[in-house]
Amino acid sequence: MTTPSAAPQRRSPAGPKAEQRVRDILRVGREVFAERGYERATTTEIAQRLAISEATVFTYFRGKRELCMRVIQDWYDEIIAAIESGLPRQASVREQLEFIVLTHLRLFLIQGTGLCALVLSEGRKDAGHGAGDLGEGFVELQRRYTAPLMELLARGQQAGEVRQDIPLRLLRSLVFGPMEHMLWEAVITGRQLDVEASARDLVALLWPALQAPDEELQRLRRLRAQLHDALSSA
Amino acid sequence: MTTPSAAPQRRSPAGPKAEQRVRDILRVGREVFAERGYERATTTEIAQRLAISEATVFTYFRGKRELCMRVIQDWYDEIIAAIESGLPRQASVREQLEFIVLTHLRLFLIQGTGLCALVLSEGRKDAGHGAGDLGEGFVELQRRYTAPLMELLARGQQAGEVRQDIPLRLLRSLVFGPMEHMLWEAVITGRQLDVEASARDLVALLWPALQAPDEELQRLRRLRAQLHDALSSA
Amino acid sequence: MTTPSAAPQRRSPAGPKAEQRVRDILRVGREVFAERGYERATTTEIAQRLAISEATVFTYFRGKRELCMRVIQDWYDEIIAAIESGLPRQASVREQLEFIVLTHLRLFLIQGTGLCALVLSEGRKDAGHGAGDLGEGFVELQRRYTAPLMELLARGQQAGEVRQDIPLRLLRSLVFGPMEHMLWEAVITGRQLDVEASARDLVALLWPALQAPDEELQRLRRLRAQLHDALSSA
Amino acid sequence: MTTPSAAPQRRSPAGPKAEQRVRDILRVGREVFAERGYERATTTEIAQRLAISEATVFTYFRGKRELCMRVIQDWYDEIIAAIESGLPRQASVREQLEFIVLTHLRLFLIQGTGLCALVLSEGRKDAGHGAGDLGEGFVELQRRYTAPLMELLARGQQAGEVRQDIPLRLLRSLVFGPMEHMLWEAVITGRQLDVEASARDLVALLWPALQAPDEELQRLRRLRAQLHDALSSA
DNA sequence: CATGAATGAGACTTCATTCAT
DNA sequence: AATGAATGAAGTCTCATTCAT
Repeated sequence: MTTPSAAPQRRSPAGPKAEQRVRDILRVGREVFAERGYERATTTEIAQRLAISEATVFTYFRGKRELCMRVIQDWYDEIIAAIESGLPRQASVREQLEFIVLTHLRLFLIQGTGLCALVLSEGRKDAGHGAGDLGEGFVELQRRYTAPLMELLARGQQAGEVRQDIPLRLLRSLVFGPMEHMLWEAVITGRQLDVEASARDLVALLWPALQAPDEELQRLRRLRAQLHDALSSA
Repeated sequence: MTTPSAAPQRRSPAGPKAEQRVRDILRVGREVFAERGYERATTTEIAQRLAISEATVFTYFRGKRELCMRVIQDWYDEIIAAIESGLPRQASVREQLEFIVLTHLRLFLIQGTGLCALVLSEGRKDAGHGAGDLGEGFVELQRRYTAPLMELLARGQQAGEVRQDIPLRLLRSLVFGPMEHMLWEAVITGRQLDVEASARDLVALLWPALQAPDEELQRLRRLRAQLHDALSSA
Repeated sequence: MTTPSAAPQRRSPAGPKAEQRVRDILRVGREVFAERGYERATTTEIAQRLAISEATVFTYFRGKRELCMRVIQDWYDEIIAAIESGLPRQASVREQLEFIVLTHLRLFLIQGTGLCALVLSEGRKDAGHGAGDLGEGFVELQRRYTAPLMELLARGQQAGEVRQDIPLRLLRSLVFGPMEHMLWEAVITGRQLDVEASARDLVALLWPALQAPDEELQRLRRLRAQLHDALSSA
Repeated sequence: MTTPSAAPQRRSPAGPKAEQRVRDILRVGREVFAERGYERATTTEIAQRLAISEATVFTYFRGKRELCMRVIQDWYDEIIAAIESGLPRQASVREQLEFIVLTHLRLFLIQGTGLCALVLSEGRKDAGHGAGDLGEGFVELQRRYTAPLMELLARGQQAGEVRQDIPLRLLRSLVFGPMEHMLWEAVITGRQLDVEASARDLVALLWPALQAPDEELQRLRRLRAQLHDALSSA
């Protein structure tokens, strides 16, 4: 979808054919960056896969870094669009949450694990080890990227379905964190992931944690714990 | 006829001064790899920071890759040791969980976020984009690294304190996932993280999810009733 | 999931100017490898002699080894072509032999002694001490290289002009061996070699050995030897 | 055997233990140089095989080059000694020739192919590609090395058993050339070589070539006729 | 516009050699 | 006498990037 029109690329030629070129390069660039990561991806390989000259890549993009930025932006845009357009806003909060989780897992797995890694590895200002300046407009992208979930959680809180005593930020980590961890695991171990089952399981697991703690339940659990301790020390 | 003969291998010195050198290089290597990631880290920089010749680095380590491996191993060893030695095995499952989470957050933040990224980015077989062969003995390290948590969760399951209807693997993602996500967030945004508060909050948030849902309440109520009866008849 | 994807390979350009470059590099590469041998030849020197950047060399050849391989191949091709095209197939076996010897000596001496050494030193599978893998397609080159002589000898055998009681392999050594030895000697001592005279002499020397041993001659020689012995002991 | 006492090595310590050290290093140095060639041989490997420090090698030899020189010298000395001491000076020229050829083949094959290559590749002044200055006293070594054969051929010429119309130098090439060619072939192809059979065959093949051609037959017949006459009138 | 061609800068790595102990 | 330790110098190779055509 439309990126919020960043600074106009001086290099980019205009015209319909040019736009197709840009799209091609972005498409293949995404592949290569996803497969190899920022450092190991080469402009050479991108050009070769398109059967164009290396120099042509530089006709449309100021450099490797810029291309990578655009690749990541495009990818973000797609995810954001997929979620924003598909979100069943009429359904229950839980169902919407499941949609979000499922969509993420799906998009990540289709071609995204590499890009996910790319973003995680390269996409930050200068802390950690990354492409450095690569992440200039990143905070904003991150914000928009997590916006649907944040809004959903906020709505849930207002409806009393989501606990209000925990900062949203932490709740977000609670949702995205395990998701990414599962993805990494899938990538590392090479095991296939049943996306739908995983999404269902994960939400089932998270749901109780997102809800207001039932006071009676808490008290009872404390009681049980005390008994346990008492027994073991008797 | 000429003997075939294997390739000769340069071995690292073994004296007492040598050990110090190895430690120094590992220390600085850790810094540099953490700051820059595998690809951007250079042996030149490591040597410069130690004010030694680049060749000296290669006297003690066979190559960049091996050095990086050792750096990661050392780091894993530290975390594993810190957790294994400090874990309050007498305390409740929940307290032990809190210890594990807290220790992880702390060690990661002290100097570890970069290393965490390093491991995540480079430490996998060949899937995703990584240093490839770098992660040969990595599966084992990962296993030992997550072992304390896994054992704790298993004990919790046996004691009835942790739900048994979810595979341990998923529970592990539920714990490590948000932790890592929080760390990434801290790194990306550059915001400081109150480690102890975060650990407490996170565990508070996770705890309900780790416990049996639904019928738990029923069982607890039965338990309370039985206690009531027992007490009144005692 | 991320595609496995093969390693990308830089390909050498293919334009008309590129071909000239390739020829230039091969020409100078031949010089340098011939002068210095494989190990002592440096890509730096090759580049410098051409007044081009070292990187340019690697634009056209994957590496030092490949360049060297190509140099040797080209040289072989030249020799093979020179012999195949110039061989006076109508002339007598002896004249053809002289042509082969002469052509070899000439080509070797023009610029070839170094290359001869290069091939002898580096061009073998892994036996002896050599560049090892350098000689992959070498056996074939060797075969083609010695083919004209082999065929000539075979024809000579059929025509009854060359003795048939000795394996061709040994006859080949008998021809090439002294030739190479003479060349080495010329190189080592630095003495000039009168190529044509040497070729003539050598063939004159070899020719009797290549022919069927005349029985009477043999018997007479034995007689003379016996006389000699008898005289000296009398 | 005793080298004609070259310039005294400043570095070499004296004493019986030192002499043993020198012998050890020369022994292992010979192995390594033979296996790897000059460039690929490393002082590291030589030291490692002896389980001594690399620095120790430099205590006894001024450098890699000098060590290599000494290795080659020693080897020459051995061959020269073997031939000079074993040569059956009473036997016929042909038998002596066979002894020389056989001894060469044998010594070369035992451990010498590598060294042979070393000498051929590295042992020349500066022509060809070699260790350059490595061959300072080489011409002399070469002379002594080929001396037995040269003398034998000269004696043969005087006795009328070896043709006199060809310079000795060329005859030498005729003997050593095929020998070395056969050895190379054996090394390259890895095929085993039946040393004794090869020596016999080769000499059988060479012998006619070493003898006078053409009119020889005439002379021999005259000789036979004269003998006939002499006998009948005696 | 596309590209063929070239390259500067820099990476990792090897090894003979030195020197204080 | 022996060596542990260190290193200068050099080599091969990679890649993003530029520029004339």
